[in-house]
Amino acid sequence: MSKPSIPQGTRDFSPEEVRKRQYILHTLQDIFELYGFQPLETPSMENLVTLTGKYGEEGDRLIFKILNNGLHEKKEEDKAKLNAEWNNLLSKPYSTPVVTERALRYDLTIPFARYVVMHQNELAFPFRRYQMQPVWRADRPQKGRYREFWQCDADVVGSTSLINEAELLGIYQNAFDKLHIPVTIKINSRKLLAALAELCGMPEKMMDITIAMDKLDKIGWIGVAKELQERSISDDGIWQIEKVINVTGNNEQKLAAFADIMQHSASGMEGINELSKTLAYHKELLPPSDKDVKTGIEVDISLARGLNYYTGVIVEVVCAHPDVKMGSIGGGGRYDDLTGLFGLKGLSGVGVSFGIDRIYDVMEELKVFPEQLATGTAVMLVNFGGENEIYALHLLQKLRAAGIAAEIYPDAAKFDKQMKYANKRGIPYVMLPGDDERQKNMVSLKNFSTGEQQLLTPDECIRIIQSA
RNA sequence: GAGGUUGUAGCUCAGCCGGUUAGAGCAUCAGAUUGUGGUUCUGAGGGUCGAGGGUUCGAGCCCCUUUAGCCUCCCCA
Repeated sequence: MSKPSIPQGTRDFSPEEVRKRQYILHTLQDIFELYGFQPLETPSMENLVTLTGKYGEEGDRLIFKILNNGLHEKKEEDKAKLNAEWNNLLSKPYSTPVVTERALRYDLTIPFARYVVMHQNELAFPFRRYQMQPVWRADRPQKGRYREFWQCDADVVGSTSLINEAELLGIYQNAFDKLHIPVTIKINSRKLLAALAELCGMPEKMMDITIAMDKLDKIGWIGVAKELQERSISDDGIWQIEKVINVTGNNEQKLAAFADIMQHSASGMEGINELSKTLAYHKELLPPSDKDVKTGIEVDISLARGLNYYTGVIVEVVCAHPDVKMGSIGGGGRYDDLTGLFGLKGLSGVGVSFGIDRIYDVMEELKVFPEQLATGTAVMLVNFGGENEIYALHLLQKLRAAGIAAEIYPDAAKFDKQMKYANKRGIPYVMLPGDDERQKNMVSLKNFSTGEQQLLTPDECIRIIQSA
């Protein structure tokens, strides 16, 4: 069986799908630009050492590695080394520059950090950039998860002001508002999670605690408690965590309750302070009429986020529509020392990411794409061959000069075949430049949705199509 | 990495208890109809039943192996 196929977890995008995806991308781009962010692109592949160790142990496993070229051309003495390394590769998870030294981009944040470090002397800090490019993960695909997918990131690096956090919240609200997706933006702080681990008397267990807590809405408290036990958290610690999770109320009430519980933890109080300051700034950014409406921003202590470079405020966006079962469609947070990984210390950054593949799926499910996205060819010219063909080409040029998307059926095929083609393409107008029309220097214009047909001058046709 | 599930025409899927030449709808192509599409009618092409092995007089169907997709867990967007 030699049917063609594409690699697991990748997709083709039909013309309609591309249009819809571009609609999302353009919407986001407009908003990023409106907030003063600048575009950036980085290569699809990075040096493997740039990526390894940045995403945790699981992340390293999911990096797509690129086999070195010319392995078969190695000199004899290098081949012995290659064979030895190859055996290592087969026996354990292991990478060696002899076999692979490049890898596909896993996310946009690390390449961004790499870029900032490499160009630190040219950049004006705080540097605000957005980036929309595909990333690759060797994950096992499933619903809403692909091996190649796009991320759209906006980050600010070189400023610790919480105004940045507040603005990024604004970007999220602005974007999902424009895309007509109801969302809840969950917000938390790694510092609260650290404080919680302190409270349990196990500060080193912060990752275990957060990973377990993150599953709260999936498996419920009973499940989380069980997982905490499995991760050897003490009963007292679990009780502390339960206390925090049971806190309810609006954001102010929650933060006040956390402050009460964590009053002896410096990092806890710091986290609470940051969250309330962020929310206060954000409130000032809202248009006046919106200041007292529900913002859709929800403090959620169970929010963890996997990436282990986050240090401060973290956010995650989920679709708030009850019928949509989809994981997060965006996330982000502050990372205090991201560029430190590449030797540039003391540069703090904060950013958000949009998962546009999931956003697409959600919009499809909610049917919120605009109707008129498919603005392809507006008019097709039927090809009657001979002199009529030349006449049609002149008309075609005239249409395009007037800014009308037009095409001619390239072959003088049977009339019925040409009409069927136009119909299948959903082209709204068809022009019939035949003998009669040519001799009068006019053309028949047929509206394909009404079936109406008129004999008109080319200029009249242009006016009609333009005003449609 | 673990588990579940499905592979039959280009697509979506039937296919009985194992029985002779494997079907349907859609799509494609041709004709009715060489200046009028969508609708209709007629006809045609299209299959290594995912692959390999086994059981059987006989396998799309049963057994084993293998492979690919989908779904779940882990983790993540």
